[in-house]
Amino acid sequence: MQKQETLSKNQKIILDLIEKSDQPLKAYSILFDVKKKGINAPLQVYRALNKLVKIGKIHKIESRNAFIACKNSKCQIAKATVFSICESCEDVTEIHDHKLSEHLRDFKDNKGMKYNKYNLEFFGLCKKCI
Amino acid sequence: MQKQETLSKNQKIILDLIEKSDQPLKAYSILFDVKKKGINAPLQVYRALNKLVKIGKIHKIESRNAFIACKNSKCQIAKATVFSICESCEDVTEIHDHKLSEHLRDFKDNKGMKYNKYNLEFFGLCKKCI
DNA sequence: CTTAAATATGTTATATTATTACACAGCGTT
DNA sequence: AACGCTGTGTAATAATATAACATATTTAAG
Repeated sequence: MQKQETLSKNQKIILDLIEKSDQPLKAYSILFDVKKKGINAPLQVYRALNKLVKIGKIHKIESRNAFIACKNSKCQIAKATVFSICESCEDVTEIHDHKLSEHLRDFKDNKGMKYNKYNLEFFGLCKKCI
Repeated sequence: MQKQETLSKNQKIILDLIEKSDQPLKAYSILFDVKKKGINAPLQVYRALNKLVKIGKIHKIESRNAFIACKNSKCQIAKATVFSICESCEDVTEIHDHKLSEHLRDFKDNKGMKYNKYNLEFFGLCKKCI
């Protein structure tokens, strides 16, 4: 049985918003949207975002400074993320590819690093934009 | 025969600085350092950085908003980057692993995306910090 | 059940990262 | 000479993120 995180009020509001969008949201756009719910300051948003990232409910798209919900219920910790990003329409999809994940999980360099996390972003053009 | 890019004055100054550091530099730290060379404004730095990224002389470490020189002379275009990042000391190394690159280059999802670029960042602890 | 630790909130101010807009210079092409 | 392209310089501002402080709430331990 996995530990079920109990989310706080702000965390719930913000996760809710991100889960309703199938595309990544930016912190200040989230802030704008949750002002009607009484969240007024950037820091309130960033605090919730950081927590949600930490527990794996959302992921940060580093190259875009944006946040997307993780659809994979098994993904309790944000330690292995792969995204596909269309450079024309900016559509982002999370990729779950078993073979690729295996490869990345098993990767060893020759520097003696101990890895516990990775993030991979593929860029290109989606079907619509080709 | 590869096209040999001719760098402009600002581009040379900034590439020079980044190449002398074996660790990633941030834009405003670069700005601070090149003020003595007559580069006064952020935009001058960002313009040079963008060009250098485009031609593959440097790479951006997306999760750190920092820029590092590419040591691989063959890497003329920044289209396939893999980094190892120590989360304790922030040491960054570019990884060139043939088998991994092959895997990433050949990756196909089932959405019909046409990829032309990827960026992979591994996080963990380096030998010193374990 | 109460105290201490950990987590979350709210607010103000500020730091850091990056771009827009405008004017102009240098160079190669047609 | 006129044009397109790339680069420069400057000022202003936008966008992203954190520091610092005061207080509240939840959790876990004694």
